[in-house]
Amino acid sequence: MGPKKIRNMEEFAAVSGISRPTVSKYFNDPDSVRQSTRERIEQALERFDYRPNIFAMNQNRKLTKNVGIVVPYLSDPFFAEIARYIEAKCIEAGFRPTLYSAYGDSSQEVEILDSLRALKPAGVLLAPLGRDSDRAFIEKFCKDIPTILFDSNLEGMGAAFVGSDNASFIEQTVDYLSRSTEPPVFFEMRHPANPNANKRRIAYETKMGSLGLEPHVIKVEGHGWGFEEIGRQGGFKLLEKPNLPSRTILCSNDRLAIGFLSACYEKGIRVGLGEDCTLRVASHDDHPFSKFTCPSLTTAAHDYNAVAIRTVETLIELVESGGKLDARTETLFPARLILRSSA
Amino acid sequence: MGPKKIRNMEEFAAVSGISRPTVSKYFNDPDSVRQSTRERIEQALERFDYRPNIFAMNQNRKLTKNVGIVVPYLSDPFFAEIARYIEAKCIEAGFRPTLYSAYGDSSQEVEILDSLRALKPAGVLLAPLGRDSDRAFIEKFCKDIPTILFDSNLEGMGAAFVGSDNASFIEQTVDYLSRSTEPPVFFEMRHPANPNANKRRIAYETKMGSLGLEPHVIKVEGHGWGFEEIGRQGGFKLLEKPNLPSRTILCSNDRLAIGFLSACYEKGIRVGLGEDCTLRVASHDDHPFSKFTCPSLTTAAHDYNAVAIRTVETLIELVESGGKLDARTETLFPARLILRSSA
DNA sequence: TGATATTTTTTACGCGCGTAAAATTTTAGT
DNA sequence: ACTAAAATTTTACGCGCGTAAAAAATATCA
Repeated sequence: MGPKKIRNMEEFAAVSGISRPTVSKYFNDPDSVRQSTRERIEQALERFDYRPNIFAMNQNRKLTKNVGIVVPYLSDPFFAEIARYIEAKCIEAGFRPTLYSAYGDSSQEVEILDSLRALKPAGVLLAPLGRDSDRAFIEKFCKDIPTILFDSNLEGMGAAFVGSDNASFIEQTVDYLSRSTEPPVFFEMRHPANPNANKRRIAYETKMGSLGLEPHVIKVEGHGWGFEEIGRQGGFKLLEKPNLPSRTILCSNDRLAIGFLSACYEKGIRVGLGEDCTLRVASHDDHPFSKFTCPSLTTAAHDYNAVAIRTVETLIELVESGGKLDARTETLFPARLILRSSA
Repeated sequence: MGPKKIRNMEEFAAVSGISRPTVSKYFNDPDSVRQSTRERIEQALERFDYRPNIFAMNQNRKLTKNVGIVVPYLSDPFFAEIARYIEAKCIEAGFRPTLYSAYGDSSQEVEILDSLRALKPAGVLLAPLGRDSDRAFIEKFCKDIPTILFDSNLEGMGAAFVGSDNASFIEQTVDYLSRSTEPPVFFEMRHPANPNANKRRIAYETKMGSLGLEPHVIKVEGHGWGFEEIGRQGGFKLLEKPNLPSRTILCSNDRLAIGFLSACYEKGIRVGLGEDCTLRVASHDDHPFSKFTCPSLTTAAHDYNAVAIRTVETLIELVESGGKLDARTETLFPARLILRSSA
């Protein structure tokens, strides 16, 4: 490192032999200066470890490189994973992502977005809580700040939506279950927090109809984000019923299934395809733990990577077109069936 | 809201009838101005929704209210949970926490800390990767930026360490297992990423010694942060061995146990206290999913809340004393034994 | 080589707020 | 009501950088 400590861009411009405005231009976009100039700056950058003051930069820029990533519940490994992918893609694209979790609480979601506003973000990538979200607030937020929704769609809000095609999840699991064993009953929360749940139920009913079969939906009670416990308690109740319409249970999501499987295990009910098994269970999401349930869970996987890539691509479009897109697009990626032992 | 849009502190000072420097003082510490002045400002705050520009604030302050929370792997629900607690306590204390995850990668850990530096944080709360951490870098970082380590201790680094008492975990599980059934063998990774793992093994050996028993440690291969898979593969290998020294397996952590239990299930080996069970499994951490394993996992729980509270209390001390503490303290909270079905 | 286009330099101002110093006002205490 | 102490106002400067405008330098190309 150089002997002199560089205090600001002025001093750095001096040691690199380039004027400060040009250096400033370089840091905003290295390709906006002449090749030879860029090289001289980058040489100086190697000799002295100077980096522009991020606060001064952001204060004077109309738009920063900040990107807020907001998820509903980060302790849910599904959201942690999708956030991980999106974060990586943001960094690749030259943004500064910051991760936030509403932890299932609408007022926290509002607070996060409110404080995000102050950060003049280039864009916000929001997976909203869903049913519990303050829709009026989010709608207004989306009008002020370029926002892309992912995972959970709120109709008409944000510049675009990127997520998974719930119908594709259901079609694949229902198809597989119907062919391999028997048509499933659908197991879900009565009051799901997440709009995907409703889409899945509707897709289930539609799919069963198209197969000429009678849909059966079992709704379990419970509120909040403790899905495993809800699935477990719902499982106990369900297992008490003597005559189920089907011995194949299709859970709305893996976390419910994890709880349901734990109830089955505790009640001594074998789940899977084996001779000694009395139930089959399948689900959706390919939750990071679904490989390690007992039995391992047959499920339908999100294309995490595709969702992340498309989300950030859309963000880039959005930023480059000045915060508005011509039309609100909804991109849905199909599921991939993961066959394991539970069904 | 007022008719006029407030653009800056100057304008807000005007409408509140207070001078700008006093208003500035108020925002830095509401209690530093006279009662009547505070009330007038807060009245104006209700009529106009003004908030100081965060970039300008941070630029001119020597120290911000920013706090970086860095964990090694956020998709691990254990870290997501402890981060959740700490985040909440930080906000209560008036800080602006930002959450970062190294995702198991040392270079990412370095990058996070480097970019954190630029944010002039009041403090950093760091749960280091452990073995893979760039120790020289972290040591230097801790000298520049007030840092408190949590969860994983790196000897001598940071102003303080707050975590759980690994010996307490082991003592309680070993005691319980020895009394209720039989002394356990210890199941762990050969090359654990986390220093707590080593402390637990040593505590196990010590505890067994103090009980006059022969310790048996089973080390499984595998690298990285996919602990469940490592536990699972290690489980398969272990289950092939004809004569184990004990039928009671104490796993170093819950994620290994989750994988181990899945291996047991797949091999048709019943785990638990029942007549038909041939193995017992216990573990440590009270991972959010340990309640839903099959069977549910007997484990030792961290006191998430106590760790979070103490970490943030220490942070406050650290900030108030200007970034240095007299002596480096290490606070360890004892475990709480959680008895479930697996042992 | 000369004319034009492109890039850089110079100069200068502004962003919104922290903060220091001196002058002034308000409060507390007797 | 008077005085000392505390709080506030006034005034002024600085932080580090974005950015605009005009002048100067450099590059491009026939």
